[in-house]
Amino acid sequence: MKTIVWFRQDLRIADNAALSEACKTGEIIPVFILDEKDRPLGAASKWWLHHSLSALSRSLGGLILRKGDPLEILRELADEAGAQAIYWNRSYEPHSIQRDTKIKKQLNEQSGLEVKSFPGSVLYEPWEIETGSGGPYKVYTPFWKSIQARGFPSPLPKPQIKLVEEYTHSANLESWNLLPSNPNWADGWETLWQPGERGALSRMEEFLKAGIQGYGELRNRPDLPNVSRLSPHIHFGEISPRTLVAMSSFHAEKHPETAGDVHKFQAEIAWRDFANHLLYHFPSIPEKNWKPAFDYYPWREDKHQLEAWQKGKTGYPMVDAGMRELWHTGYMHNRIRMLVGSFLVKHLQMHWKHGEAWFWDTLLDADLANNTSSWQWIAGSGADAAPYFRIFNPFTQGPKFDPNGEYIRKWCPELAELPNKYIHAPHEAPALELRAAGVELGTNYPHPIVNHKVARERALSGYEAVKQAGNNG
DNA sequence: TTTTGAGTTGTTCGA
DNA sequence: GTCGAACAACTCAAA
Repeated sequence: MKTIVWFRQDLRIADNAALSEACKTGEIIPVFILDEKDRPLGAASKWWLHHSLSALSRSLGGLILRKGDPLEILRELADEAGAQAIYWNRSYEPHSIQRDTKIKKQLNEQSGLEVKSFPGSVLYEPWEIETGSGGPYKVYTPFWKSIQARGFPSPLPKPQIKLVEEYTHSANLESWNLLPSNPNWADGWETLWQPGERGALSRMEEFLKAGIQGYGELRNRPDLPNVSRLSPHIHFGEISPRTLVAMSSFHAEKHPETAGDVHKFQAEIAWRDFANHLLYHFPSIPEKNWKPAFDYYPWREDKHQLEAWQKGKTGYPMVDAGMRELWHTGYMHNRIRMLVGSFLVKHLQMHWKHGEAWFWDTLLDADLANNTSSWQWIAGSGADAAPYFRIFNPFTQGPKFDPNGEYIRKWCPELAELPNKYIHAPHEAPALELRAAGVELGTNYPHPIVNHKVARERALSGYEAVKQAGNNG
């Protein structure tokens, strides 16, 4: 039998249920379809996708690329290639669910194809985990406990792949223009990232070797190499959560001193499951405040301040460093994501959707479930959200998590010469210190665009409207 | 059905 | 400098 394997956000060979099952039936026809009706990919995601597809194609020995409506393309392809079956791994995004359900029905009923879907890139599928009374979880901790009680599922072994010999035509990857040009803002990213399954695996191995020890604490330090930086690999499904959990558990057995850190890492993997769980059960999360009372929050609109945030010119070094790291590498350290998120939503009082959109465009790991639920979390409107009065103070977080100012010096080189004492708050430095460091506020580094204390109080008072709405039902 | 304990990531203020 | 309380009240999840 010939089976089409439709690759989506599972650009890997290992622990790929659809691929494994298809390989058991005979020859396979691997295809990736660029679905233009989907939420348009962000620019950074496009870069990653290009390289990940090219890597997958190499390791499979061929991959058919098509652009357009998946239903039509799959029907055509099955016809051209004489396939009898189509397999894929499930996605839990609202648009995908709708699309896939329709495709399954139509291809099955009208074309007589065997259409099967399999568990996607999660530990457990969103409906497999439920509360004692049978509903979805809305709080992370009990969700995580529930996963632990079930135990971690094991990854599947690598399948023996046999591709169909005669290939139907494939689009040329270059013709999709996923890579930037004029200007090529991703210049040099090949040295930072290695998209693809092999790169994902070696990143994980490197993390276990050099990052996991102390992860529980040090993962908060943007100046240290203790976070996994696996997020883009995970988003594109180059390595599965089950594999990550299995690899880290194995590591903990060999190095018992890292058991606590490994547990923490696995809890982070479960956060991703939680985001998918939420998105599946509450599909309006990307669009609407999860807590409706937040519809009454008095958001501000300020193009200039939004732009200052995007470009890393807020005058808050920790925020600016983060935003520039994002722009220059397609990535931002998790601790700093919270900080810049809090800053946009609270200090600048701008709607979380502005932040979500910018992250969507610039993050290599932009992921619908994670991105939208995290923005709602930081805004306070989301599930299990931070209390509204939890407003990060960038001037406090700086010394706490970047004590030597190394992260700032890296991304805000104009501040590099400032002593540690002032590097987190240049506006408080004496004129003499500023001059000695070559910093001219308002010229080569901005004054803070808002005053911390004032902004904090304004944000807090904004929540009065939410509270009122909450009280009135 | 009711009760109970708890809830990722913080900051500020005053003793 | 350190420490604990206040910030607010509500909803969740399980017993």
